[in-house]
Amino acid sequence: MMMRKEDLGLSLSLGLSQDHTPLQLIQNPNSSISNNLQRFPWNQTFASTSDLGKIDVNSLPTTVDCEEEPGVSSPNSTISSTISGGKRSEREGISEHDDITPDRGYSRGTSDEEEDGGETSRKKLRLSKDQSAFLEETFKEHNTLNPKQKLALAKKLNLTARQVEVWFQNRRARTKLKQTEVDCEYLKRCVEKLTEENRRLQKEAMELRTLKLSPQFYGQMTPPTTLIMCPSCERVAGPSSNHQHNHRPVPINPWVACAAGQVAHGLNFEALRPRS
DNA sequence: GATGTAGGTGCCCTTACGTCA
DNA sequence: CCTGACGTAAGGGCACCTACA
Repeated sequence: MMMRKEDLGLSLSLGLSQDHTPLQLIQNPNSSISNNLQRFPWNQTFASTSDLGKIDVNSLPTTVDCEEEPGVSSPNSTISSTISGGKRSEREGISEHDDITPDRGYSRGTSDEEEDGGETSRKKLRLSKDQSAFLEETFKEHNTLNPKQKLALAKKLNLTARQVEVWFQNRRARTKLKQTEVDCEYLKRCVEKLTEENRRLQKEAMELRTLKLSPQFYGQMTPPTTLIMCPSCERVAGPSSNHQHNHRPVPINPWVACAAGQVAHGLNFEALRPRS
């Protein structure tokens, strides 16, 4: 069964901030696992895998040998190389040998289908629904894992640490892509607004020039649009604004306000900003 | 203290595979 | 059954950081 975006229940709370705002994950009510998943307590090992029901891991060989060790939590500890499962081939070379079952997961298939000539054919392992769901839950809390967490999660899900690592990496990439798409839409709407405002201002300027050429009307016209900014709250308002602060407003360059996403002459980019 | 090296990790790009219409 | 599109697991390269000699 293909997992689609809707299945992930992914929705993003967005801003333009760089710090990846945590995903607002809406658990798919159809997901059978959603109610069974307990929050993973990062300070302790995973409990049993019983709550995960069936984990097939595509017949992945089982145990990732991952005894908890006090020093494991350090990202730079030597054991992290062991548990990372080897990101690169050289990493693989130094990792998971001997007592760690030949999961190596990356390019292997099930025992009955492999050995096709020893080619470098990488059989792709599909994670089970339960595994994906639990990884999603975990990602909601931490979008990165330290080696200890990675190891514990791998053990709980009966995956290799490398698989967990890859999953998180790909998940971060998907999040970023999604964020980029939404940001792009937001910026497009900003451009539309600005284009529209530009047209309006050019038209207004044209009218002013016309009036200036007609001195008999010059004294009767209403003043052109003036933007003022409250130095206290730094909000921009037009001359008719009923701003209540009792200090002198400071005229500003409206484009500065636009760039800052302020309310300038009816331009409110906050309103364009995508909501989660 | 400055420098070089090795190990670990994240991000990016890409490939290969599974699934679906 | 075939095929193209799409999603995703995984490989490889690179940059960066940290520990250590």
